[in-house]
Amino acid sequence: MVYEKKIEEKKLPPLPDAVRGRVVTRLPPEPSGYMHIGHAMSGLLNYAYARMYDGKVWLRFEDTDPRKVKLEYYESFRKGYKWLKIEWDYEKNNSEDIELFYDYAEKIIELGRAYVCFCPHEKIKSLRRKGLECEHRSQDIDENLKYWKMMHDGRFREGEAIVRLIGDMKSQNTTMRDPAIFRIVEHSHPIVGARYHVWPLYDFAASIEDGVCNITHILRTSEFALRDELQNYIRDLVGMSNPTYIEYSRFEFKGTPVSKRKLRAIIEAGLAERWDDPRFPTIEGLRRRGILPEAVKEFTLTQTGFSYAKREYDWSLLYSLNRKILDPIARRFFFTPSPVKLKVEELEPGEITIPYHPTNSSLGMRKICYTDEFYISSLDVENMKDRDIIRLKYLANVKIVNASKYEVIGVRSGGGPAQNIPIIQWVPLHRSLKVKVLVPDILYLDGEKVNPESLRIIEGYAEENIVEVKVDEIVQFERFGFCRCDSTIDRIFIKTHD
RNA sequence: GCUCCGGUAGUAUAGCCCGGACAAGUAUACGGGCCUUUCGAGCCCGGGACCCGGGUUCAAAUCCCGGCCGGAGCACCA
Repeated sequence: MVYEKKIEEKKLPPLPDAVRGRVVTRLPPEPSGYMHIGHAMSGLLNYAYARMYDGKVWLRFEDTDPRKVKLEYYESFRKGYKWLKIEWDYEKNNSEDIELFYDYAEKIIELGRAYVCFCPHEKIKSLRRKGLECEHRSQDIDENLKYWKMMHDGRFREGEAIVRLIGDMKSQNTTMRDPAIFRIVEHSHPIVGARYHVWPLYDFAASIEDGVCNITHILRTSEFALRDELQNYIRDLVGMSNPTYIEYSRFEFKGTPVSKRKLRAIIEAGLAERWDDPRFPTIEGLRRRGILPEAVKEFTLTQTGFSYAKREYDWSLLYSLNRKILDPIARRFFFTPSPVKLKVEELEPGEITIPYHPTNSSLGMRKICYTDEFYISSLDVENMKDRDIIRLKYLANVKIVNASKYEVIGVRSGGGPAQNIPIIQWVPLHRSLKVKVLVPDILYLDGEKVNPESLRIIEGYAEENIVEVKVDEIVQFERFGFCRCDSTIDRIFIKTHD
């Protein structure tokens, strides 16, 4: 709660041409893959600005390629936006408005500003490159109207005819060289089925929709920059007003590809099993790893800008924010990775009651029963020498009698915590639970090389109290790191970060 | 190849439009110290950058030109 407020106060630069109460932004996902952090950051920005100016937000699925879109992805986005606490005011799919697109297309053909082109793909490509017009461009309006009708009547097969806008074949901006605005697709669409086979292309659908939704501001990545002119031109033809564009460069997180293609390749290579792999920048991956939506939000609002330069974020930037949110609320537990047995002579069995958090007392207390036998981490054993004194945190000091890789023998020693005594975590031998911790790391080292240790599995023992931890709770295993409980049945945790 | 756009510490950014108080701010990472019954958090200190070369100017991170490097686009995808 307190944290929410803090983020809201963070300032975003003012939005150009923004009028309070009149701003309308949009979330325009293409439901052809799982939502990832790039969508999240773009969504957060569009949403934050709408909020900042008391405006409205549209969730509009850009689903005009029947071959690419799948039902499950629509839901992935809705879920993802909800997770980020993005609230949208309206929702629609572009595929619902096909008839509307037809009406506008007809209007444009009647205006003499579009034509039906029968050139083969390759020819279009090469003429466009040369800046030359083709013979179909000079067909008269009635001819074009006739062909347009024929397209709908199924008189042409996929690839045989397209509708092109009359732009400027000599334009420096190649998107203006008579772009295709409709094509024939012989493939059923997951939402509207096989009802249509003439489908609008992106620029047409998006510009008309942005017009009818009264979008005032578009915040998007820079690969769309060249399309501003085209999209404005389309709206000008049909008498709609244009939005203000704010574009910024794409980004990546170091060692972590975001593109569907690359992620799929990783899955196909057997390096990962699913799209919610904790090493992936998908929303589900981040969530499983223990990244909080508030951290993604704060990261977006405070650590990024609208630069056009190429960016490669270091994960530590996000982790640090996440840790600051987690630290005051995560319960502490003892966990001993790669455990080694410790016997403490002269220690009477007993029970101690210790806090779940060093300062946040609202998290309560836990009890641990112990005997004279424990597990401790081999990482701590490595540094031990005979006669050293160590402290089992909250419990007792122990003088090491015999430290070996396999078993450590010590004897109870008096006193409490002190300056030069290392304090380590421990687990009672007879009352411990075996747990597995998945430790995700970056997928690629120096750009291209696959990281062989991108997902290590660490086994160890945790104190019995972890049975209270439910799936999704993020705890801190002391001196190990923050971990999210992924499965209570198999006792699997995923390390979030240190 | 063509067109457009960028280049501030390891990383991400502020500053650039409207040149001067910028011997460049912040976050993160790193090093040191303090604190702490965690190697977490917190506190303090430290090193670390204006891509290069010219020009304009009393004055350039900021304006201009050239170079180098990087990114994006050049679909019947979005």
